[in-house]
Amino acid sequence: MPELPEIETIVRFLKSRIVSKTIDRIWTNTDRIFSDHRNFKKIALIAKGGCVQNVDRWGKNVVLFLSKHTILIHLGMSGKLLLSPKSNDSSYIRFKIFFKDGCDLWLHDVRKFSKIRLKSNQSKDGELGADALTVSYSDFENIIGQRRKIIKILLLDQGLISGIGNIYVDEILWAANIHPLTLSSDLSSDKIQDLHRAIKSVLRLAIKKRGTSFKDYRLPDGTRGDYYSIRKVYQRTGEKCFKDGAIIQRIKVSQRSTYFCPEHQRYRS
DNA sequence: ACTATCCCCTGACGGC
DNA sequence: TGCCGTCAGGGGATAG
Repeated sequence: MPELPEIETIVRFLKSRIVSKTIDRIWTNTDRIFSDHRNFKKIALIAKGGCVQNVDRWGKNVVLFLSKHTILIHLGMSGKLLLSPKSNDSSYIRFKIFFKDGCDLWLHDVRKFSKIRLKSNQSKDGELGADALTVSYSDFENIIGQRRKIIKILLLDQGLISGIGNIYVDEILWAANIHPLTLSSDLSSDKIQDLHRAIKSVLRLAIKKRGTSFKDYRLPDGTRGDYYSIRKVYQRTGEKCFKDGAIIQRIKVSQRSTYFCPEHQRYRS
């Protein structure tokens, strides 16, 4: 589900509301969402009485900083975080944090692909690549230029660039006029520059719209993001390209649906 | 270090 | 109405 713009939106929402709150206890009915599934008791012990120092985003993870530990929440495909929901419908609720002041944070996830991890603040987190929103041009050029890899797959690889998922990668390649199957090594430095700019502009616009709610994703207060109605290619098969009127096509790239314009995103241009 | 494939899980939707 | 295939903002494991 949620990619960088959705997680960024959630984090901004939560930051102003749960920082400095103290955790009373946590609850789960789905052990498997803990990456080490015997981990729940350990997390419960550490979280109890902990104060939320900050909320941040690492790639597609929502990160809660306690004084000595960090809780990473990855929402998978269908996860959403709800802050003190009015509804008493508990179906699909997998995890809850109860704060001492009576407020609570629920993880709702139909498909159970969410993952929660705990790490100590000392240990390094070496798995995520450069953040897509802040990566500098020279770092980006190094990541792209040194590899010979299909560009869409490269952009989706969280270990190289973190935050981009299947919606925004197609939006970005459309904006940069690049065919999704282009090899990264075939991109000229002008093209790499276009791509770098497209990443920033697409993600910033999507954040401004508070993300894409075509299905599961919602803000923690249940409201929707508005990017879907202004998307350029994602799920627009058979419709006209906004740049040149050509018909948007759908192909599969590494098992993921991929939308592009055959006119201005020609292969091997 | 690559890819391709399957898997995790549940619900929605279209075709027959 | 029911059954079957396909699809969905993710990523990890495994085999070649």
